[in-house]
Formats: sequence, C-alpha cells, structure tokens
Amino acid sequence: MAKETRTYSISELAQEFGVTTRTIRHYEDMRLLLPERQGQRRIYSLADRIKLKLIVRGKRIGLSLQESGELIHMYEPGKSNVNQLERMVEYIGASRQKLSRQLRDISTMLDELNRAETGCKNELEILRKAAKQK
Amino acid sequence: MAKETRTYSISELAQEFGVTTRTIRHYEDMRLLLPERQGQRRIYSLADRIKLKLIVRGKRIGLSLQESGELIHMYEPGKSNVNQLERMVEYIGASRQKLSRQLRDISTMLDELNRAETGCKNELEILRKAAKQK
DNA sequence: ATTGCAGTTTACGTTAACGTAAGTTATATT
DNA sequence: AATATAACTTACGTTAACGTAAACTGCAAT
Repeated sequence: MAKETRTYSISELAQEFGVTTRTIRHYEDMRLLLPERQGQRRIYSLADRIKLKLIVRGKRIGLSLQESGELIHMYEPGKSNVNQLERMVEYIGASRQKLSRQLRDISTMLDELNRAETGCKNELEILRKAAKQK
Repeated sequence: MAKETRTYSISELAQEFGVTTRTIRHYEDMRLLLPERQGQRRIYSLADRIKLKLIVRGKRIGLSLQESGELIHMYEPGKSNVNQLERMVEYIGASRQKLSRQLRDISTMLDELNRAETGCKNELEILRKAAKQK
C-alpha cells in the first residue's frame, strides 16, 4: 500500500478554506483540532483537513464551534461500547431534527424571496413603461 | 371592513417566540422593530409580529441581526424608485445564493449523519449479538 | 553574517447578542 | 391607600469567535 502521507502546513489550510491561521489555531485551542508537531510547527493530516472542512461548513449553516466539535468527536469515538453508541445515535437524531428544521426555514425564506423578487420586477416593468410614455 | 387591530404586548410576543423581553427590546435598539407607544409601553402590531418571526427564523439558520434587518427592510421599501428596486433585486439574488449554499451544506450533513447512524446501529447489532452468546 | 520568511506563543482588544441588576413608572386589584 | 404586576430606562457584565500586536524561533537564500 502506498502511504497516504500528504500533510499540510497551517497556511496551506488557511488559504484553502479562506480563514486566517489565527482562526485555525483558535480551533485547536477549542480542542477541535490536534495536529502533529515537528518541533514547534504544526503538521496537519488529511484527517485534520476533513475536520476543518466540517467546521467551516458548520459555520456556514450557523453551528457554533461547540456543536461542530461534538459532531467531529462523533466521527472518531474510538471507544465503541454500547452506551457510547446509544448516546451517539441519540445525538445524531437530535442533530437531524435541528437540520431538518433549518431546511424548512430556508425553503420558506427562499419562497418569500422569490415572491419578493417577482413583486419587484413587476413594479420595475410598470415604472419603465411609464417612463417610456414621456 | 373589520379593523384588523390585534396588538400585542412585549411579553406576549416574548412568550410566543420563546425569547426574553430584553431580546425584543434589543432588536428595537438595533432598529429591527419600531413599535408604537402608549405612553411608555410598547404596542406591537401584526406587522411587528411578522418581523419578529422573520428575525427568529433568521437566527435559527444562522443569520446575523444585521442580515435579518436588511431582509426586513426590503419588505417595506416604501420608496419604490427604479434604483432602489434594482438594488433590491440584486440583494435578493445574493441572499438566494447564500441560502442555496446552506441548503446544499445541510443536505450534505444530513447524508453524513445518516451514514454515521447506520454505522452505529450496525455496530450495536454486532455488540448485542456477541453479548447474547455469553 | 544577515535578511527574510513562515511559524510560534502570549496576551490584550473587539464585536455581536444578549444577560442581569438596580431603580422608576403606570395600571390594576385588593 | 397600599400592594402587586408588568413595563420601562440605564448601565455594566458576559460569552463566543476571533483580531491584532509584540516579541521569539528556525531555516533558507543572498
């Protein structure tokens, strides 16, 4: 097997995801990331990159770092005892409910935006026709 | 026509939307709401209620008060000159893009949650079967 | 040898979105 | 008339999520 050993520097990731290095370090302070070290320097793995991606996506849909953190930790439980797994399933259910709610909210908003846009465009039509009849 | 003059007190609205009165007053400080007054007391109209609903929904999907404010102000432009309307259409387009993005993000997350859940449940199955074979 | 990056730590600053507390006022009820 | 209740204003406090600045380190190229 070829070793999948692609790694990233902090600024590479910052660049790719459009955040600052400070932000990435902050996520580490919040225990969302725990990159390896080469001396002082942080070395990010593919797994770290994926976690960061989750965080950034989470932010876009309004998740707090805490919430993203919980989701991330779910993906690497390590300890798979029954109790732990059951709590995970519960948490997943709750998350899904919240997200479904968001889906509905967003759809509603999109609908309203569409109606608003149609209204605007109609008004524009009228105003422009009126202007032609100088 | 029967006058649609239903009004609301601040605590009625707070109750209905599950926020504190302080929060509602804060939205006023941020110029998102401008209720009538009866002496000192704030009197909220149906229109105010709808605005509050928009804000609360906006919060759920991660909009800032600023953004919700902009959306709200769009729904009551009052001044319908061509320039204004064109800017509105632009803003609507941008909002729609952002929301569409969120829709995709959320769908992706839901997919991942589903897969994670299936994984969990499978593991649970296995663990429980193993337990039975005591 | 020095200049210049890229990265690091430490620490204080900032903004948004309220929370919380203190003291005041108005209306309604006993 | 006294008390309760709901609302009000003013103002300082808090939390999350970074920004920003200062001072240090290690390696690379001139």
